[in-house]
Amino acid sequence: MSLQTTLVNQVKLAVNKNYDVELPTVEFQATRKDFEGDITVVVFPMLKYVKGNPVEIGERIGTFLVESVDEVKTFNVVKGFLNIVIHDVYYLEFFKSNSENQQFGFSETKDSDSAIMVEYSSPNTNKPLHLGHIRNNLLGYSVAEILKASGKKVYKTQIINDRGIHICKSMLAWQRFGEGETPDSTELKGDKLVGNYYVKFDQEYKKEIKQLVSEGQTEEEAKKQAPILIEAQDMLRKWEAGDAEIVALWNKMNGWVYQGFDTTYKNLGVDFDKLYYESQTYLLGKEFVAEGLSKGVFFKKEDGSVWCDLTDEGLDEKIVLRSDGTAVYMTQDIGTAIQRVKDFPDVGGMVYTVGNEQEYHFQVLFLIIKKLGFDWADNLYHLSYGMVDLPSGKMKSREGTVVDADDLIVEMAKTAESISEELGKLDGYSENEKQELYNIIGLGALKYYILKVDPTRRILFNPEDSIDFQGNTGPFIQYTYARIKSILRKAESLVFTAEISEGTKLHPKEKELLKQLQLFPEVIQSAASNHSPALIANYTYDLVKSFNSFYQNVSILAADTPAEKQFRIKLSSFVATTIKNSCSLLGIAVPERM
RNA sequence: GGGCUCUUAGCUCAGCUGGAUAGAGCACCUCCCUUCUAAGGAGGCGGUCGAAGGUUCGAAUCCUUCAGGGCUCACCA
Repeated sequence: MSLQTTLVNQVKLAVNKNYDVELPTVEFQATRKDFEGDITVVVFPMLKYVKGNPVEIGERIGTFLVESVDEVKTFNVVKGFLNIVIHDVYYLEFFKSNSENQQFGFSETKDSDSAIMVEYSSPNTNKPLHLGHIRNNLLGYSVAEILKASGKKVYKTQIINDRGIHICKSMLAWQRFGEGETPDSTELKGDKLVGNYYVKFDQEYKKEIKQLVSEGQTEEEAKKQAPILIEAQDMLRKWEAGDAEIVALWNKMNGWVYQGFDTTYKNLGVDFDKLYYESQTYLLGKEFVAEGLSKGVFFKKEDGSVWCDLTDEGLDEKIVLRSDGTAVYMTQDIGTAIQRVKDFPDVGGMVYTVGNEQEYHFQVLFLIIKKLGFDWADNLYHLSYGMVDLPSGKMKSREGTVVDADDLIVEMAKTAESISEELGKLDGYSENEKQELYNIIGLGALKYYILKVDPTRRILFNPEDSIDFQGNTGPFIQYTYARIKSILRKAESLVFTAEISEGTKLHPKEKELLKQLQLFPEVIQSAASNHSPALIANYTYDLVKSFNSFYQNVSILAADTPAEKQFRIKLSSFVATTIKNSCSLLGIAVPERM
């Protein structure tokens, strides 16, 4: 039984004995730093059930707790707050039983539970990944890791939008202007090369529109009539008809893009267990529309289109099948969700990492799936996140203000290099070692900068701030880890014989560290249920700050007694393990030295 | 216009189910490198938590209204 549970029971018992009242709940909070104590019982809410003066009630409960719970050392009451001081032995016991556990904080996967599928990234294949995708990838990956750590089986997936007019545009432009260029011949990443032709298409398209307008057409007409667009649409029809030549070109160019994406994913440190391609799923879902129609979930309009009436749920009507019988986006998503559960029968829930512009879509999708009667419909979650803004404003591909993912990763490493050089931190390392460290640091800075912010908020991506290494940043956390490792290396040569004794008295800074470490498993659970890497990030930063304060105020290697020294070293090691585990949930690597 | 969402220090952000005097970092100021990595530590300055009402012992947190920003309401994906 956890200490908290014990305390809840004992507080209830105390109230029952003193006032003959059954308390439904007991409210706890961590004691604020300015007061003496570790955990605080808030007496005020009890006043509904217990008549009396809060201070007196607190006193009585406190007296009872000291007698009945071994871990409770003393207490004090301030206004309606009963501050309880926990005995050092409690923290020492916690330390003893967990400090050697390299997986501290991580729950074992419970096979009995259903698995969760986490979808993220899901790019289009017509252009390279950019900063917005980075936020998506980092969030999705991190949430997947957090869910795993909380004891869930997780499948990471994405659905690649490899089909449609956008890729035909790139294909057409390449056919016309490419002169047989390949990633090899141009030494460009495949996704970059294809992206260039997408831009080329747009340029030509605009030229043609201009031409048509000068010939007297309205702009609206011109946009529809431009020959290059007509040709792209024709290409899409041929693709759908299975035209061998077009399909071969499509395969070739998508292949280039995937190679490029793979490189970016690898550099970013994310991965997937299963890939879905829209070209294989875009026809799914129609059968369920038919089924829903017969069940009365959907209805058919005169023109033959099929709709779902969601007005009872406060939404409007939503189309699920066109009048010509073809699928819309919603149809595919219904089909794909169901297909996934078929492919992975243990999946009992899904997380969709998709930008907040699609909130309405997912709200509708989840409702429809529920109406269709799937029991996992209640466990669908749209991990929605805000846009990434630049100091100059919104990222706009048309205006060329998009921050390219690959460029950014390189840029971050370069900045890590120049700052490190300036500080002379890595003198004496080989060039290879240095480069590896710069990558780790640059990426750590980028990941932490993005993940520490609540997903629902828009992020202002200021390149200069993101590269800051001081304070609440990734490199600061990495640096602290490396420093602890350095201490441990120095300690390795020393031989200790003393045991940690029950009588060990904790320095206040040690106690603070242990209190925070103790919270880690809870923080993971909380982050998992909130789908919030930001929770992990902020916890880690707090822990690191506590360690630094400890490090500055308590001499680790030069302790008074061998027992103290051993304890402090082991405590430092425990902190390092926790930082490492915590960072792994954010996908941030921690260097052994820096 | 309807729906969703955001607004906390000069800047970037925390603030868990309502709780004690609102918390960090950056910037600015003062100290601390003969002591385990100063990418650090100790302290100072800085706030009518967008505004106004309401709910109650108690509100940044819950409710209502308003203001401002964003997203969304396609037989597009």
